Amino acid sequence: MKKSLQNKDHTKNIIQKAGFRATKPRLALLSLLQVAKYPLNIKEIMGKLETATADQVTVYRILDAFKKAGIVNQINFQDNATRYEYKDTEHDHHHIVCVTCKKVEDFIGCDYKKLAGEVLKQTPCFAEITDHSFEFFGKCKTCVSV
Amino acid sequence: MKKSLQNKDHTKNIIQKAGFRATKPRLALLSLLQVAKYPLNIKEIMGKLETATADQVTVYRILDAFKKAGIVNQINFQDNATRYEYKDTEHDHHHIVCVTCKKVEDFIGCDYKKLAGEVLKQTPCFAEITDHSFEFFGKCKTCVSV
DNA sequence: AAGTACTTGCAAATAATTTGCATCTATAAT
DNA sequence: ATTATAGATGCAAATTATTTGCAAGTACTT
Repeated sequence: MKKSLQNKDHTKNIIQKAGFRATKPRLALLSLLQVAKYPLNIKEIMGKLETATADQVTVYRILDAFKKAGIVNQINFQDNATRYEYKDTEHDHHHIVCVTCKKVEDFIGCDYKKLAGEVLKQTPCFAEITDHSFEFFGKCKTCVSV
Repeated sequence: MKKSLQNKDHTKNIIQKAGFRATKPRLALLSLLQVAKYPLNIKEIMGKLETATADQVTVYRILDAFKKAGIVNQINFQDNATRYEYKDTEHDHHHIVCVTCKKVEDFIGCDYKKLAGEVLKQTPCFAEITDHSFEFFGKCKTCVSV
């Protein structure tokens, strides 16, 4: 079986396991997020989706549903653009963003679990931690000298 | 000297040290953020500012300028509402947010420096890290049982 | 006290996000 | 395969968030 077909089936499975119908807009959107090199904002998503695969309103609704289902992450780079990323639970990672040119690189090694445990031990009113966000901001080698 | 006056002077100093004129809108906005219990979005800010202390456009401009000057932090709780918080460099903290009722609690102990060092050692293209965001999301004791 | 560069307010443009509803379709049951 | 239907989509339009341009106002230096 060809690789692209495997990927298609995999994407379809993810959508269905999350309790949704595998529609054309959903398949197109999740596939797009799966191959994206960094979290995309709505403009980037609409630009990269092939013509007529989905209305922008539909994209918003799918993103919201996928987020609630835990298969997509909502991410912010402190730049007033909500971004979305496929959430691959096998490959937890975070981002470092150049505040000047907006270049994005992934990094791994965020060991949030220990801190989460401490926080839960000390908090007067929280019962469980289900998610976390963590991004670094800085300057890339090109922009730092400017 | 009365406490409130000290605070007023302190706020004024922060604004001027950042290179801005201590205008009424800036004083009102920064004072508001300094006493806020959690990061405020634009609607909350406009609601809490006393009538006629500042136009919403002015607030946006000030927030942007303060953010660039490093005296205000832009924060997101994955809820499509950009939030702003006074950045007290003496008291670094982060937030845990209830995804159901939106309750916010602060926590300390985010030791990002070690990870930042590792990331800088491994990254092919980043030169420095100047800031970071870190939030926990979960359920508070009230909402977890629902 | 006055001049000037920095700020603000207002109007209006642009962009982001949400809502309502009629139509369509993926999927389970036949 | 066909059908019934709950779940999804697309379109129009409302709402909300954010930005821009410009004339008028004001903090602060001289």
